[in-house]
Order: sequence, then C-alpha cells, then structure tokens
Amino acid sequence: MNKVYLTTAIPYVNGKPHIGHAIDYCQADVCARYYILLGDEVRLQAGTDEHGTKIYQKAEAAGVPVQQYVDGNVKEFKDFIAKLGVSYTDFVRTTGPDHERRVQEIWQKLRDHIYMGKYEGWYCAGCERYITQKEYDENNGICPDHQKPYEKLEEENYYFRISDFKEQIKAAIENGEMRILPEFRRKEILRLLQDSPDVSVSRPREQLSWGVDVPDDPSQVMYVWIDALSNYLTVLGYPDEDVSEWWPPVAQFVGKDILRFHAIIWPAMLSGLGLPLPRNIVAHGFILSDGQKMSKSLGNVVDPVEVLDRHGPDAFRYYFLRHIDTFNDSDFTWEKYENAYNNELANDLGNLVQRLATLAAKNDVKIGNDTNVAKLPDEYAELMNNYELGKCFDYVWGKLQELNRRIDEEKPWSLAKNGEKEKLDKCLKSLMRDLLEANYLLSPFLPDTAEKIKGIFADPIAPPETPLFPKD
RNA sequence: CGUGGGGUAGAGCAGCCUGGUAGCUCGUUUGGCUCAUAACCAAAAGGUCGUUGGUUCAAAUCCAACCCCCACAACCA
Repeated sequence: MNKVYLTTAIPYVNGKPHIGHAIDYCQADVCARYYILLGDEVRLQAGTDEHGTKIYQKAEAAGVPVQQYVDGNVKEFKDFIAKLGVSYTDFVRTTGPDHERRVQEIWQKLRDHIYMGKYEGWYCAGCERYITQKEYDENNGICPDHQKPYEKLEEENYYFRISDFKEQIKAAIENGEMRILPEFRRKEILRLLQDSPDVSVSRPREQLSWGVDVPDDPSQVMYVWIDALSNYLTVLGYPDEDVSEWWPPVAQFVGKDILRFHAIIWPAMLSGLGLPLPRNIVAHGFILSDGQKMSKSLGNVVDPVEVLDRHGPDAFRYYFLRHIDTFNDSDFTWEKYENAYNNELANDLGNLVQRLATLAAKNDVKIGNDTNVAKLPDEYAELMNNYELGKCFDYVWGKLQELNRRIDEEKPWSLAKNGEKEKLDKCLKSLMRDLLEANYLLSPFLPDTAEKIKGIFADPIAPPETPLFPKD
C-alpha cells in the first residue's frame, strides 16, 4: 500500500472564500479519491495563511482582535470546504502554536542560507511590498492601486539565498524529478528561475508585527515565504516527527499566481532542509466571470457559497472539474452553470439512471453488488496520472453517453413487449453492469452521486422517487 | 524591442509538433423512439481556419511580416 500525500494551497484569510479557491480543493480531492480507489493510503492537507500586515489592518479596521478576526474567516473557509465534500485529513493554521514553533525550527535549519541584507528602494505600504525602479517609472511614482506615492525605503532584513539551489532545482525540473504541469508553466518556470534573485524573508517588526518571530533577532518578524510555505511540512509534524513515509508530496495543487513561489522558493527551501522535492506541482488558471477577471469594482464577483447552494456539491464539482479547464483560465456564468446542470447532469446522467432503473425494476431484473472494477482502464489511469482531470472526466462521460445510445439501439422495451425474457435479462444486466463500471470511474469526481447510483442498483433495484438531479 | 498564451461554424474548444477530403460539445432545424426528468437516439444546416506574402504538387498545419485580444511582470484567488 502506497502512502500518498497531496496538498492544496492555503488561502490568505483576509476575507471570505473566493470562487477561485474551489479549484484547488476540487482537483486535489478528485486525486485523493482516485488514489484511494487504487488502494493507496492518502493524506490530503488543507489550511489557512493567517499572518501579515493586511490581515492585521483589516482586523483593526473592523475593531476586532486579530486572532478573533482570523478565527472567524477560518471558520468560513472550513465550512466551505466541508460543503464541497473535500476529504481532507489534515488542517493547518499558520497561527497555530505547533506551526509557529516548527517554522522557527525550520528557519534555524535554513540558517546557513539566510543572511542579513539591506533593501534600498521604493515601497508601497498599501501593497505591502517592494517596488522595482521600472515599476516606479511606469507608474510615475504613484501606486495605481492605492493612489499614493511610493515611499523611499532603506531597511535591513533577512534574505534567503535562492542562488544556492538554482542549479539543483533546474536539474530536478529537467530530469522530471519534480514535474511542473502544465507544460507551458514548466517552461515559464525554467525561464524565471534563471534570474530569480534572493528573496527577502523577514521584515522589521515596526512594519510587520502579526507574524512569526525570527529566532534570535527580536527586531525581525518572518515575512510570508518561510512561514506559509512550511505549512506543507509542519502539518505533518516536521521537524518534530519523522515524515519520511509521507514525504515528498505526490502532488501539490496551486493557482498560477503562486506557482512561481511553489516552483522556485519552496524547492529551494526543501533543498536547504535536505528533503526531496514534490513529485508534481499542478498549476490551475483563474475563473473569469462572463469573460472578465472578477473584481469588486466591476461588480462581477461570484459567491462560491451561492453556487454551491444552488444545486449542491456534485453539481459544483461537475462544473469546476469538467467545464473549468484544468490548467487554463475559464469562464463561469450562471447560464453556463445551469446549462451544464440541466443538459448534462440531469439529462445525460440523471435520466440515464432513471430509465435504466425503471426498466430493470419493471421487468424484475437484478444485478449483484460486486460492481467495483478490478483494474482501472489504462486511458483513465494515464489521464489521472498526468492530472488531466477534465479530459479524464470527459472520458468517463463518454462512457455514460454511450449507454444512452445503447439503450436506444437495443430497445429493451420492445424485448419486454415481445416476451423475449432471456434476451431482455441479458441486455439489461449488461447495461447495468456497464453503468456501474462507469459509475465507479465517476466516483472520485461526483462522490455523492456515485454513492446514490450504487444504492439505486442494489437489491432491490429502486428508481429514485425524486430524480438524481431535479430540474426546477 | 519585457515574458508568455491565443485569434478555427452563433458560443466554448480540438486539430498545428509528424503538411494531403476542417472536427468535438452546446445551441439551431428536421426526423425517429416512447423505457425515462418534454428526457433519449439519428440526420442536416452553419466556417474564405486574424491579415498579407513565401515554401510546396498540396498549408488551419511549415516560414516571414503585420493586425487584434488576453494573462503575467514578487505574493490583489
């Protein structure tokens, strides 16, 4: 039995869940369930990133103690993940005492690659980040997001020497030890890696108070990188516990916006710790709302909880795994969502189950309970192993559509009318067996539905009172 | 001269690497069926493959130039 460790990105909890967060969860969860089908033991991590000045300021603005503020947001995320049916096994919060202590230990282990450096240049307090000279020139010295002039800043902080590991990381990407998917992202990272500068990993306390203290230097607080990225390790108990049976992760799911940190800074950290690199980093795109980037100013933000509540978790998973491209940006509109629900879930799948169950029940044909597939089809497994989740879902759907076709061709209702009992029996059994086989392949994608379908075709076969996917 | 992706039927996409009757899904129209959630099945209509030029017997596919969209450009999911 293999041990498989999968991770999702930990969202920054300065607000409620964004619809984009759902992609990570859906993708990681399907993979987790797939590995379980294979008989592996799976750990799936989820968590929240809770430090930083932005959160601190938001809490202050709300007049709430910071910890209380993040606790509230974390609850929203946890509720959302639960509603989605994500089968996570471990949850990590960066404000958790175990995490904080372990991060400090990790910092110390990386000590040889950390040095005190000086930053001299522009800074935007609103963005909470350094501004390059080029960016400064382009914006004429004024932050376009905050409408405030950039400040001149000169400060000391700690740097992590990425350059110590560049060659190693490059080699790992090139020889396939660490795969970056999709391919075009891999190329992008290889290019970016060339001129990745060392990265600043702390801030003076006056600038950033809500964070993990840098060991042995009370004037500095850790900046996001080491704190947040370490979550994938601390949640397993590293370095207190031996994590070797779970490490390295089989796949880490991230958004395209944070891929570079996961494909450069993070492997550098792991190399510094002497740990193997993740086997796969899977980067997904963003969700567009009616063809445009979601933004508050455009007023086109879609609330994921609303989408989830509309038709339940499996409809949500269906759309996000099949119609949201696994790797590229894709569009969400309510119209598309409703179409997918009505035409595909209700008509293709729901109706298929309904008609077949009715045919079987009316004619008193039964099928045994042994419906699991001994060996997954090669095509299915190969798509899964390459994290081509959308294509894999298409493959399964093709099997379902074929069944609708076959029912029409074999016309079991005429067999019944003509009293051809034997033929009818054979025909329906074969159809049901194939449906249950397809259902097994479907189960990682739509776990609730697959469970229901299994129940419907158990003994006695019972067509559902209310359809699987009712229309309104 | 920042980097990358893309422009193919009303919409969303595949095909391009390894040139050779332009394909899939949804939508539309028509026909069939009646087991089923007015669901299912079949067929048809619909495209000068961004533009111009080049290579070739032959280009959506290779080459060049140009036009237009989009993303990224150190954490805004």
